[in-house]
Amino acid sequence: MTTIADVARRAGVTAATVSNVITQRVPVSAKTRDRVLKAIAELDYRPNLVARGLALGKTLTLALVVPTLTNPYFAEVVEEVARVTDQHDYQMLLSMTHNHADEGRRHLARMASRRVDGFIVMGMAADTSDVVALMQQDHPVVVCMWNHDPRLQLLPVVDIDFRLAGELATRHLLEWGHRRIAIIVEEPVQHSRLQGYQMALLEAGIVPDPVYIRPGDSSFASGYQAALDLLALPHRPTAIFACNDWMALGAMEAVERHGLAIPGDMAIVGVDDIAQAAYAHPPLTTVSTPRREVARAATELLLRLIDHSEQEPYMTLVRPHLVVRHSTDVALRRSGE
Amino acid sequence: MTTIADVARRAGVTAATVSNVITQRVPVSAKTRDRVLKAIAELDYRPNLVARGLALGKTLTLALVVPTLTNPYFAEVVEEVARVTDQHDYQMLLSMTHNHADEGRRHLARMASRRVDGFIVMGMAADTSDVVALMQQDHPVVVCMWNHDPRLQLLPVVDIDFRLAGELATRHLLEWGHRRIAIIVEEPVQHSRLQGYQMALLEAGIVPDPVYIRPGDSSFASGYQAALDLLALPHRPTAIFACNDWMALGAMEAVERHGLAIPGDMAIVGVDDIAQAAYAHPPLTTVSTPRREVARAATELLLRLIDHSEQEPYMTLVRPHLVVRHSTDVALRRSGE
DNA sequence: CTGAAAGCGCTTACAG
DNA sequence: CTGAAAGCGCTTACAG
Repeated sequence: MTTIADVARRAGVTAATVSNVITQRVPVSAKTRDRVLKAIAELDYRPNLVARGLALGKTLTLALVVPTLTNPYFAEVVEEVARVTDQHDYQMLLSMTHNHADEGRRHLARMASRRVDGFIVMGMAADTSDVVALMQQDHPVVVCMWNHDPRLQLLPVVDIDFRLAGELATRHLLEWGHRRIAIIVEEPVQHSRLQGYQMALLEAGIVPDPVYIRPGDSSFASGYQAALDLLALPHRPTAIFACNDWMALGAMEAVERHGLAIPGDMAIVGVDDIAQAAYAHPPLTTVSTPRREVARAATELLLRLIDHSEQEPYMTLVRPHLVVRHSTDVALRRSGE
Repeated sequence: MTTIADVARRAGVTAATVSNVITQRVPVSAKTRDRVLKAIAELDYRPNLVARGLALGKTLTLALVVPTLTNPYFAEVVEEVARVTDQHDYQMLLSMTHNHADEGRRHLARMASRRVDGFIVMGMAADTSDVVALMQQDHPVVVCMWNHDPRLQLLPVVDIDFRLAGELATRHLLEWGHRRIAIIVEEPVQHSRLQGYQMALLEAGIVPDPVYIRPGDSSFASGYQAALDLLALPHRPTAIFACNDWMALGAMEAVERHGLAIPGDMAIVGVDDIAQAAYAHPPLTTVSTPRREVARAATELLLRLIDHSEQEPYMTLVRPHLVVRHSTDVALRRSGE
């Protein structure tokens, strides 16, 4: 690898001058600048960013920590973070924790050792206390799509208003006349959606029935299974609110295999509006969560924190909106059942 | 940030000794080792990996370059690379090029400047010549899931035998009696699958008809559209081989909306065996491509290249296998049409 | 076993 | 405008 010293030698100057030409921090005479640029080109010199990082105390690298990429939701978010990161000439160190606290701690520590300039931690990929500790060691951190946690007040968070998402979905079903509305929810990450669901029901004078609250893990398979369980109930619900689209699609599959019609016998709503929702069978009504916007906002905030080292805590909530399609747009077939 | 000098001072030794304790490269007396470890713990010292990287000339970082994460195929591959990377105490710098050659070149250059220890380039995310150039500058590189390209002989490649995938899918349809078999294919990345398709047809004495060869871009939507075009043909095919599952699922949707039965009126085969394939409507017959195995093989090969700096070119082909489900398992309903 | 010195490849005041 | 020197935080021979 050719170094700045090689370039200096060839251009007949000193390394400091080469550095000045490259960084443009200090004026250099046109003549020597040309000589230096020529030498750089001839030697195909590429500055060693590791050395620069050590000298400058910054690495132009962000750490992004997510639970998994298997969930397309995070895949999209990572894409967007990478896009913004790239625009700002930063690079992205990515790691997945699979929601395992130990992994999260280990990854955060290692990335801190690598002296990344800042962290974005998504979807509760690590323990809140570990993230707070990171911030207390003066690392810029932005937390994105987290759960409500009192300790979060200490650090900047960018999130989607998921409680509103739960309300929008549930109110929509209530408007179509449903009273027995089930929910499939992954705790604790989707707790706000559950809260929204409960609030909307209470608003309508309905006391949430625990038997209609089913656990999932956000996968297609878990939605499928939860729906099967709901269908086996003596007094089965007439509508299902699945807290993400994958579970909603899984639930649809289960309902159809059971020989029931959607939405005639069972209305279904999801959350996210993933690409497949529009092509589902029938097209899925869902609450769209503007994930790219959230990712962008989080990244830009982090970049600002790094540059200006502002210290105030933030809370940015992006509003979701309902996308009505055909999985809900028919009134109950047998309203008396 | 506390440095090795702080630790040394506190332990009453020199930085070299602290380093020796940490790296265990040189024996240190138990007594001073304990003092050093105590100081490390008290100061919560974390070695600066940037400085170590500069001193050692290695960064314990791999670069992974993929086209996109939107395709769950790559999402899974990235997960697996990250897993293996992590196991070996490496980290992963990720970038996406969206199959844009300029982006690829730019990202590779930047990552080289960052002195990553090696590169995995996936799915033709960059121009072959740029990757070859990288290797010629002595960067360890492994190429994964590439297209056949004569220049590839220069570098190690790990791939799935996609031509075999095309043959398996097509032969399967031929066995069920289909003669008018269409293909939806993204060129040039899926060219081998097309070759396999053509070979299987010729083997069966059928001359591939260009009108049955339709372009796609690997997305659900493109499969949907291509199937629509095929259905509009005066002499429409009785089977569709979609070169990935997403296009197959899109094609299924189009066929069903058209009012035709699967597989009675139209058999459909995909490639990949993504999670959704088994839950499709009907469950999708597909050629499973062991993507995690490929990702793991590529990462481990790269790690070996970094350690031993072997120079021989490699070619590793992983065999795919057919997964028969219900989207093909009925003979033609109207064999005379 | 431990310390003093030099080096990794940059950048940054400070002189001149 | 340019050079000499010191420093970023480590590691690695080499002495002792």
